[in-house]
Amino acid sequence: MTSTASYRGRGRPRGFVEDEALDRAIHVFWEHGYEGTSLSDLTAAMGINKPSLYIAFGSKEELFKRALVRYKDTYVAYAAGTLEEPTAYAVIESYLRTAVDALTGSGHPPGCLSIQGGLSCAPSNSGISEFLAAYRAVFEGELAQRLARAEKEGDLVGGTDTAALARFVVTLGQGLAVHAAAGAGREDLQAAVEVGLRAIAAYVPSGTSVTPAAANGA
Amino acid sequence: MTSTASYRGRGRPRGFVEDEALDRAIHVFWEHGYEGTSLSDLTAAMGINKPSLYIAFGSKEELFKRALVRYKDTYVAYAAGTLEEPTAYAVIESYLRTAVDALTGSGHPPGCLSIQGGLSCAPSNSGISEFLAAYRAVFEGELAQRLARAEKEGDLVGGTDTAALARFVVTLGQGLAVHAAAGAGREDLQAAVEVGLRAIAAYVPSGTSVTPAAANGA
DNA sequence: GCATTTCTGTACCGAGTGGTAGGATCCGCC
DNA sequence: GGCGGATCCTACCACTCGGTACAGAAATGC
Repeated sequence: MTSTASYRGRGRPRGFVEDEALDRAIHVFWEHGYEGTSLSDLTAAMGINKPSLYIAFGSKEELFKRALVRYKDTYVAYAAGTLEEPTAYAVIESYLRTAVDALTGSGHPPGCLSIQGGLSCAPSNSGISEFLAAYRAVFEGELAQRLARAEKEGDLVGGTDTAALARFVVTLGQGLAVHAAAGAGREDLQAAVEVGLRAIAAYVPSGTSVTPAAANGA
Repeated sequence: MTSTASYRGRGRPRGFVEDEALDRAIHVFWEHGYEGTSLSDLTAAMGINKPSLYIAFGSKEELFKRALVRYKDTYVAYAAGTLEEPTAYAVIESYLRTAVDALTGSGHPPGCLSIQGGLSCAPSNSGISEFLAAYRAVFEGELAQRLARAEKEGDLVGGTDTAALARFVVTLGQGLAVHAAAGAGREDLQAAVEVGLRAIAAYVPSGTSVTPAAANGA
């Protein structure tokens, strides 16, 4: 229905692949933010012209929202995966470590679109910052739920404020994103994560396995 | 020299107080970011018109930079003060707690100007985001120095990676700012800080006093 | 072939951007 | 009072913004 596939209709076919153009848009928004990106920047990067953009995506704002959705499904897919880890500690550790890799990975701008996109905007664009804030809140909620389950399952000490723990983790993650956007390297961020994980260890019942060394694997 | 005081010169006197106008500018930039703020927004908030603004501050960009300097000297003066605390733990605890208060205080927009101002900008405004990043790096450096001193003085366990510790603290602080900008309340942020302080405790030699109260019991 | 349908390209729209010119206005000094 | 000097206000500048009208181009269906 959303015609992401190559629909062979009756008229002249599109000269571009929608998801491909969307990926280009993601990169521009990611690097320069919503307000720092003009339609000219977008059309130049996407390789299409304004009427085509408008027909395909509706408006700059709708394009941004669709870009964010795709961003989530591609660049941030790892986050959902981390929730599947067996224990609370493993979830948090996995999330923070993969976040660092994602924030500083090559092939895309550093940092996180959901923050760089528009932490604060002009009044006329306030919908953007609200949309982004709501988006960020979703993962925090999912993580809080996951940690609440973990507390019931006994791999967090009883009585742990799981909401606070989740908030701490995403807060640290967002701080990492800010740092990454400013050019901090992977090692720098990993070092901060190691410190943060020390805090988590305090909420893990003694006896539960906490990955022993810092960054190395099993 | 900078004529911040009311200089009685030979010509017509100014119809506004410079620092007062600067404070208004700070608030607008703080809430909407550099690119989300137009000259019209500024003149309306500052109560002066464009030529006066231009004569007094040079340009939008110079106004922003002067606003950031004043912001640092007023709204973020607490940060420098926290470095005077006697121990590393006290420094970090004081910084994070006062940061939460500052980020969610009344009488000004939530969050932090140095982040909301322009985490990422259009290419033509890249100087702004770089300027902000450099500004943020200053405090991280000061904190790292302070913690290095603390390690020598023995109130951090020997061999502590003080740079990583400093980076963790400011990373958490920046995450708090992102959350605050999105509307998180004081209690929410404090809860995250409590978790973070657990990590710090791991770097404090046993016997050193760690403020007991806060969130945990003993 | 030809009508139909859809997309592409150019050229344009009103509104708003950051920034400025020039004159009116108000002041201290003489 | 008159002069020189600094500020304030109106109106405007070239430019870019997001968004669109319209005609030409390329495909399908008959």
